[in-house]
Amino acid sequence: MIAPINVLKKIPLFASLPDVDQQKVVSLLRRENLRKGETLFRQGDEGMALYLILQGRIKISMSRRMDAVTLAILGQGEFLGEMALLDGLPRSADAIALDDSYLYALSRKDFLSFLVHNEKAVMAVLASLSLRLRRTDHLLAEMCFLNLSVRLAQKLVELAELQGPDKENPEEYELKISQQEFGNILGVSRESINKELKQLRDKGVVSTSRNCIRIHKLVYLKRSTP
Amino acid sequence: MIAPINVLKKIPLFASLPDVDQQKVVSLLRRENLRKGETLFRQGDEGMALYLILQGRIKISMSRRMDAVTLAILGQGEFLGEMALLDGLPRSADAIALDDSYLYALSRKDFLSFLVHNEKAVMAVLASLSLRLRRTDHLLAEMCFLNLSVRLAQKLVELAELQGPDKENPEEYELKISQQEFGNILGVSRESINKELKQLRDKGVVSTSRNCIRIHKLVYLKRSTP
DNA sequence: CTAAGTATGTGAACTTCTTCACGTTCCGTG
DNA sequence: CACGGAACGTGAAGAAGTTCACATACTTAG
Repeated sequence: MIAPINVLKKIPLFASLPDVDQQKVVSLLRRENLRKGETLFRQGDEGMALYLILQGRIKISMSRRMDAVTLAILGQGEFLGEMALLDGLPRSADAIALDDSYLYALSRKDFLSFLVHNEKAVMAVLASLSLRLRRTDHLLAEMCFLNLSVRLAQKLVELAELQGPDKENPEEYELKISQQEFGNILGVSRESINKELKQLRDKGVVSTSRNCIRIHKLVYLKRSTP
Repeated sequence: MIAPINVLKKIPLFASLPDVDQQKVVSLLRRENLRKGETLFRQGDEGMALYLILQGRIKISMSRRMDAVTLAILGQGEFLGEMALLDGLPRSADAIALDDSYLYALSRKDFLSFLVHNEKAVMAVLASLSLRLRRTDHLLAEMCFLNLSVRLAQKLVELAELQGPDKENPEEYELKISQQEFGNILGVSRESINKELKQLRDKGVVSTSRNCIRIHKLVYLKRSTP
């Protein structure tokens, strides 16, 4: 368990606040714990709060019938749920915990009044929205320009560098993700992912097991992303 | 030519400002005129200004080799170029005039200081970024979920409702757009667009001519968007 | 330990778009 | 008005992914 007062130090959005203000914000936070697989909110819900991730990963996804696309996976120190607060529209996507997760919730009212009184925080939120927009635009463009094998290699590199090398073997990277999830991230079927991974497996670039992709030659993947 | 003082009334971002402040902002604006086809900025450029559209349409697109995707087409009263100002990164896309266009530019410095001193404007920018993010996320999801014929029908409806019915014939809608441009918007080839339009033409739903798609039965298109 | 549930591995048939290769049509301009 | 450049129309061939149908393996709850 983390002492409440140290919570905000981990969240860039609030990190620059003077201690006094951090104290104030902390007093407004509501604890929210999720077990792996639990839902934080769903598409169409009214947006009542902003969430700060203390620990765990939250998947932002949209679904339709049987299909689902994953728009983002957010982790420690990141925040989510701000869109519905800022434009007043319903939640545009689902938020689901990928791990057992600890969050803090800040109510709509408190968040907005916090924003109004903190220039730096406003700029942080603006910059963060801007970056997310860039990411999505980029994703959309790549979806049109590049075929699956390139996009898959790129995404493997991205995920690998995000989480860092294996502690036991710094040349290798171990991604804890199912092929189904990976397919949702790239917007293709599970089978297609499997077949692409087979190509890489045959070349000795990766190996696969249940809920896990192990990368042996990151350099190879980097080369194949022109 | 539009009198400078009436300019801001047309731009939602500034519309709520008291007249005194509008005067101030107007004095900071730099006029920028573009001929059809001219470039406002390119991917990779440093972001030096925010642009307000007085008249004309600006296409935001990303290109790679021969290919291009259109991310958005912005018109009168909308603004663009804020992302690079907010996060400090280079322009992420190209901005090109689709018509002869009149814009006003607000420098990075002036824009940021304007934001800091105007709560309402900050909220307007936040809401607008939020909406753009929603749009792109939605686009990405539809790209995965729906096949071309549905996406095309949806986009036709969207464009038609955006610009309103033909003045001479209120049942009809005339879209001034080439099939190539339309392909870029939907992220598919010009030929695919043409073949889809043929289907609709054979059903009497639309007719086509150079740089123009004329919609006869909007209702039909709405029905085909499940 | 065993059964049920979940995840991976793979091939075959099929769908959807792309690419290529033309011919045609429209339009402005010398 | 003839010519050249854009944009449209279309078919054939092919590439990229999907869907379906199973087989195989691993994990966990009972």
